[in-house]
Amino acid sequence: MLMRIYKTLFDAYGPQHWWPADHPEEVVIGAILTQNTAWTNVEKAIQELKRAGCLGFRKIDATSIEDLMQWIRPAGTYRQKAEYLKAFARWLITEHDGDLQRALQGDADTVRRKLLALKGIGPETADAILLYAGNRSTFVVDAYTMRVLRRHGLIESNGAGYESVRGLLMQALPHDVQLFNEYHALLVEVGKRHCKAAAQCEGCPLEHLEHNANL
DNA sequence: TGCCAGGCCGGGT
DNA sequence: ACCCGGCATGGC
Repeated sequence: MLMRIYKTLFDAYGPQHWWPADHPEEVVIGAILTQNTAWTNVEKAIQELKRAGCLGFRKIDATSIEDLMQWIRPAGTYRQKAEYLKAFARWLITEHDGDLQRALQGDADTVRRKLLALKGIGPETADAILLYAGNRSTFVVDAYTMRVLRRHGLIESNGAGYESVRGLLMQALPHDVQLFNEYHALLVEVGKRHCKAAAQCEGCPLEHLEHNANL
């Protein structure tokens, strides 16, 4: 069923070309900035960082947190996010000599736990970093994933925590970076278009599959 | 005009 | 192990 959903979405929307960033470090920055925030606001913040020449962790480490806060302000919760960016930069430099690719190599679970230990990096952000910055095969679960899977009866309406849903997906699907890349992006796309309110179900590529619009 | 967006933290049950 | 309030901007 999960593979069927994937094929249906891919046939409908095609490749999504995620993550929208020019550089792996920009992926991490975007992943932190987009927490509970519309991507359009993140784009403004990233433009500000670029304009300030601060779109990288060496620069973020070297700049003042006050300046950083002002640049990323459009992304919302800017005091916390500035602190998170600073923490990531410090960790990357002290533990991995500023080399992001090297930081994301090695045993995947070990790297994941190290990311989760950082302030501001929760499960979704950690998986987004692993998958989209590190090309590691992990599934990124987000609010849209939950809604779509609930709506199609693949998870319970409650009691479906992040780790259990991720486990379900990773146990049912082949561990392929490209598959996980597209799948998450496609779920976000169909979620935005069709999974906010029940009325949006009309015209959804998954409409003919079994589902409950009132979830 | 209020509600929400590609969550996470800290403190409380 | 869950549950909840707080964080904060810009768009509809």
